[in-house]
Amino acid sequence: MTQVPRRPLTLRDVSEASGVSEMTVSRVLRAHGDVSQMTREKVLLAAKELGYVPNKIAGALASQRVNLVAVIIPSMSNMVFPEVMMGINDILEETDLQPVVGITDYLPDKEEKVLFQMLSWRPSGVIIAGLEHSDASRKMLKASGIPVIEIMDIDGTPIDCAVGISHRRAGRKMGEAIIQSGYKKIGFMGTKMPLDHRARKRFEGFTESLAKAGIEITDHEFYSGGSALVKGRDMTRDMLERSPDLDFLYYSNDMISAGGLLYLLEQGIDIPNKIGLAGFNGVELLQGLPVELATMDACRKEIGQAAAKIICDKLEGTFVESDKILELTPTLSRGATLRKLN
Amino acid sequence: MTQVPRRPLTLRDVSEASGVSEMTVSRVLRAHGDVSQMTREKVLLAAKELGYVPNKIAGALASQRVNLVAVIIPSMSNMVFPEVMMGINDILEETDLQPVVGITDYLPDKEEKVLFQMLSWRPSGVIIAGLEHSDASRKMLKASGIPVIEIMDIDGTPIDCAVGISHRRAGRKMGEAIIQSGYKKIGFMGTKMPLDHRARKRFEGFTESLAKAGIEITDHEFYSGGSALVKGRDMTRDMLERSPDLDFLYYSNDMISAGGLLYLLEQGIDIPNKIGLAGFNGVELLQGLPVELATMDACRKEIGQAAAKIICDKLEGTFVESDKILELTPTLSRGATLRKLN
DNA sequence: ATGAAAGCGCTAACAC
DNA sequence: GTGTTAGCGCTTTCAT
Repeated sequence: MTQVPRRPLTLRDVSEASGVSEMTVSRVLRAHGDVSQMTREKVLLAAKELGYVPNKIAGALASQRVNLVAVIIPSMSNMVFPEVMMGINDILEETDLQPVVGITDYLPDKEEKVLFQMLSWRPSGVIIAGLEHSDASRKMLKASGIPVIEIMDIDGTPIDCAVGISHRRAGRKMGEAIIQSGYKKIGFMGTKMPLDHRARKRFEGFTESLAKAGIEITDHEFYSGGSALVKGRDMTRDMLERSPDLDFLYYSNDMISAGGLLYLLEQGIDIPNKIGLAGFNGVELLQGLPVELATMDACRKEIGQAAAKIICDKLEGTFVESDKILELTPTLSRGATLRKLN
Repeated sequence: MTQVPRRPLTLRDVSEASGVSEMTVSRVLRAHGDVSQMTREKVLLAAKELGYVPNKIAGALASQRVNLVAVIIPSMSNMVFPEVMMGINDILEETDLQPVVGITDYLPDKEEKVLFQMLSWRPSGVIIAGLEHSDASRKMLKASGIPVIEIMDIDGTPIDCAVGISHRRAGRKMGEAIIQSGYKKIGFMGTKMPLDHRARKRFEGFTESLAKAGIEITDHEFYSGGSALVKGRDMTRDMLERSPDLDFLYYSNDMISAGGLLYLLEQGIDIPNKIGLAGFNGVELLQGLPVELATMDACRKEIGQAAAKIICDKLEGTFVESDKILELTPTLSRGATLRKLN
């Protein structure tokens, strides 16, 4: 039976167990500097026997290097940020950098707190969602002296670098596609905007493009709370009761649009001829619905990958300063809920 | 324009700017020990002006306390672990502890690596999914000398504490409910088991209960990769082509069962009379399907909360040693896809 | 190829 | 209420 130690093991313990100086033990364990094969084996054996786990706190303090990348995102619950994380992971896995995630719940105050916490661990870089931050947050980020990549959005002024799509343009593009398809009475459902800047920008771009065609939104509804099927279902029912003449429904995310879709199908409504619909994000999870949804993918994984890559390049000094803003282009999937151009 | 500093600020900088000793500055910033109102204000002002962010690395090394809780889970992509995280957050938010997440992708090797990385930051506690770990992992956990809570599952021997449900019992319970409802030709669809011990245990419990009723599974299919609607749809179609006489389909998670449900509805099959179905997890996200799915909730949030609570209690020394294993009881929702008892 | 000394930025413990 | 001293466990640097 292994005894639970009263004190965690240190390099010194390994040093004594192997009869090699602490310094050499450190070199072996970090695979850094020349050590003879024999010494190396002795040390490795001793470390394994003891079950030694190096203390990164001490290591980081001494070396002034922390192989952590702070990733600050609003939420984990709607499937879009997990996909960004996967992109980040793809790249960081090849390096010795490790992502550490902080959640803001779309709250600037919480963002500030989380950021402060994160920065106090002196990470090697920060990836943070959005371009809108409190003054204090911007100040902290600037003062940190580490690479800062703002992701998801490029409609604004980045602190350092930005990788994302133009949500304004995305909204506009969807608006244009809808109008070209001949829809005229359009309803919108989405999250309450003040919190979610990207949803707001999409909405703005959307209404702009409608305005150009001389169309105004017929009805709209904003909700708060998680984006679930049932939310989309209920909002859609309510809206159609209120405004029975709608011929198109634009949703700020795929999950609620899927809820709406299921409701419309149940009602036996002809999609996309009587009513068309579209969502946003292009979440893979929802592939397999009875009717393929029109949506626009937000390049989530690519954004994560590109952001992580920039961090790596900056740390290696191979970053090209001209590439401070990377705009990706979302592709529109017409699915089967947006009728053919007429 | 703020100048990017060549070197991060230290306590000494705040000390000099405020004319107060480093020690007192430290006391103010940690709200620890008595400091006069005047000194406190001077220090706070100076710190804010400079934009000082404390160095937790140094603080942790000096105090030998790290307010981090390592949370090690298999995946973030199927909505069950994010909910566990929320439960953990609920509790930790009230304390000064911070969760740090590591992902294992259900791979023991990766779990070992992630665990090693995590432990090298000397966290105050570990919450880890499952009871099955490599020998090396178990050894590390035991040797760490910190609270270790294994979550999700209680069918096995915990290292220290365990919070979860009995998946074997859950599978058995669902099997019994299905049999009582009069179904006889039962198909099973789920993840490839060797990776996912909890799915395996549910499956074992399930087949056990069928066996007791003298029934054997008629057909089964195991898949790997993400659990998406389309997966459930395709597997269901294939299975029904292969075994058209099935009258019940049991899925190892809600997402694939939702895919199956949508497929069956499209085919105009009478649910739950011709064919019944059930999933597992009770994910909120899926509320709002055309027909409410039979499922069993896995107490995800409660598990997270309970695990975090135990960590807190252990750190405060208020943990009652008799409560090392906490078994929660999943509730069966019959939905509308499991016909009434006959 | 290996070791010795100094110190990373902070806090515990003890003075005053 | 405030200051001083001595480390925390490692890595850097320089010596051998």
